[in-house]
Amino acid sequence: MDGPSAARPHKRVTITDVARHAGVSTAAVSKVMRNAYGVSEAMREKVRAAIADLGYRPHAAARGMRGRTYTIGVLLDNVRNAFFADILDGIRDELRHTDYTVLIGAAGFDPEEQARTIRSLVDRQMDGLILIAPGTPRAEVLATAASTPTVVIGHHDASDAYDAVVDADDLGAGLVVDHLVALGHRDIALVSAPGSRANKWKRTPEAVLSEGYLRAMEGHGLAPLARVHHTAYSDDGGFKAGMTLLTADRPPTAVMTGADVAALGVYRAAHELGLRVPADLSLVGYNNTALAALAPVQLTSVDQAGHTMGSAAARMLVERVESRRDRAMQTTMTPRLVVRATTGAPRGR
Amino acid sequence: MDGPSAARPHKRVTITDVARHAGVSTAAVSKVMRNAYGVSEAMREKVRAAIADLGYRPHAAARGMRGRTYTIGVLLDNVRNAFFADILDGIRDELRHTDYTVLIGAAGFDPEEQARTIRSLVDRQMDGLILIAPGTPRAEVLATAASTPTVVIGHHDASDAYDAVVDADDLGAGLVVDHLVALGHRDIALVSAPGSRANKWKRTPEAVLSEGYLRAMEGHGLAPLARVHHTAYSDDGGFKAGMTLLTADRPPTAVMTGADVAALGVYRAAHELGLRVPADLSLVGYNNTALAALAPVQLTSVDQAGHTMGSAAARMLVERVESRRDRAMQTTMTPRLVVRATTGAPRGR
DNA sequence: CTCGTCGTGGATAACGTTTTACAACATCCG
DNA sequence: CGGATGTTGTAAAACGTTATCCACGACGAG
Repeated sequence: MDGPSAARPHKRVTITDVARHAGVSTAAVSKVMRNAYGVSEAMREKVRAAIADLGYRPHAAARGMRGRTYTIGVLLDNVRNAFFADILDGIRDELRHTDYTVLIGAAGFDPEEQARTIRSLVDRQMDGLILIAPGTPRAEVLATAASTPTVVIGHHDASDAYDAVVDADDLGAGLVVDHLVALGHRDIALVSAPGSRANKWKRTPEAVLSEGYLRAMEGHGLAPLARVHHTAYSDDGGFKAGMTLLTADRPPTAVMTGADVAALGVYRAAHELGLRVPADLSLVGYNNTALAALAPVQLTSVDQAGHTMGSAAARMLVERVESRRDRAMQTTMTPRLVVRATTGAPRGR
Repeated sequence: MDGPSAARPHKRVTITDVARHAGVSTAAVSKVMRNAYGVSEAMREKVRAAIADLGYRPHAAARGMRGRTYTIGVLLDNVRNAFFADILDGIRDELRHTDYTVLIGAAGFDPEEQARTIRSLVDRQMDGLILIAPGTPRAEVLATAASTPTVVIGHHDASDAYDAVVDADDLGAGLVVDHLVALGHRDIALVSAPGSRANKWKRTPEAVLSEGYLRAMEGHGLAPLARVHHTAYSDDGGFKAGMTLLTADRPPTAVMTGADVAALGVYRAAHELGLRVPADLSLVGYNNTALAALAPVQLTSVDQAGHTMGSAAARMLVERVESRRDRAMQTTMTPRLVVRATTGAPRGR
């Protein structure tokens, strides 16, 4: 009898136990675990049996003291963004049948909080990091990447310190503008995210998107009509942007946004102002998340293949962790327009 | 010159470096870090200064070898469920100003995969675990809880091995039925999740919800009209359920679902069958996620206060980790009905 | 025969922390 | 002043792995 919680934590099986049970050294067991060079088939068999007998599972913290932890850390600002969920699925599927485990740090939007989370991941000896559109200063990411293999998703700023996976957001913007112009629109507004606050990322997804939008408008001779409204990518942000744009002197006949959820906010604003979609207003989202396909919405959007981006990132990262590659590389995905029910010819045509 | 990646990984600052820099023992530094007993104010000051000077950050893996890792692991089946995002936010907010970091393992729905993820978290020496509606066999959760403090969210099965946070789903179901009956409905169907496959959880959220629904129907003398349709909580699952129910001989005039996303699937089915909501069909969701409030939907739903559930879980877990409490406890939240635009009087009234 | 060489397995020193035990010293009380 | 009682700091032993040697025997070439 020793107190109420007598349920003894049942001591862990260690490598020493396995070694003793198999009648070999711990070094041998370790070698088998990592399938390192210098073990005979007989030895391998013997050790495997002992491991199975005892149900041995290596202690990750102890591993982290010397070698790998077999853990990949993912930094995310926002769990609510369905696009990120696609990326996560891609990462998970790629890593499913390997020894690696994926752990997610959800940091929120605050750059300081994100930096803290990145440090946490590094302190916990992650073998590699996948940072999804980090808002931390670029310098900090570079410093992290110097000590831990890192893949950055989203930002177009290239570097030889980290690998990168991006979507050709400028092409995406072009697809949308072309589509709308073909329908007869001329007055097309873009709702994008607020610019980075001096954190040294020059080519964020938003920036590249805006760039592509402006270039496309220019290409159609519509440069004077171009206007970009900045707001948070959220339902509420979209709503406010919509209110501002649609109550302006000369409201646009079409609005494209950098995120589906923001497009739904604009939709709500239009609804409230008595405008019908797409009769009075054409609306285009971005990312083609599940939201866009949803029941009464049927939002025209741009598909970014989040799943593919995630698996590409995971593959690239593992290559680096296992040092099968020592040069930085960058993967660019091509976006695709998915036309649904929220775009049509403008009324006054 | 030593190869292309000459950017030396810049050796970590260790506790030894701090001790040397402050002219004290490593033990003293350790005590200050954990603010343990037996350090003078002067010592504390000296060490603090050294830590700041060197920018020391403790190595979590090394910590994990003896004491805590200051990491809380969260098991999640599905990142897409917005309700879980609320819970996560609650956990994060509760832990924000502590030393703990939250790491999320996203496992998917497969029980085996979930079990693997739980093991991964344990192997990585998490100080505590929060399991959100785990699909793994109950026995496995009990075994885990025996060695690591654990909070289970969702399942109503109580135990003295783990703490639990649940919503009174039976009351929630009652609220919905009462609301619909008050509007004049009698033929009310429930769309719930498929039952657990012999994993020994008897009182899953779905089960308790169904129970509450049946009891409420009975209370109104509508037991003969009660019917429960089981399907996956997804847009597609909801769509199929809706199709089945609404094309039946005697279709219900109102449908309540166990998740908002499924309600939207039913909405889509109704739409496709030419039924208008709420004129021809009243529809109620569950969880009051952001989806429910969305633009053109305005779904009546039941609010579960996910944020509060998350912070309660985190608070309870930390109490256990720091062994300020040694008895299991269970927190039950009261749900609240949020009436929006998808419920109204039945037509044939 | 002698040398290397190769293939295999083991001893053992890290890795960076926490924690236990104890030494040194100060303080208090009778 | 002697002993009991605190207080503050340190030395050193874990913790469970990995990786670097080294030893040993077998074998093939000269």
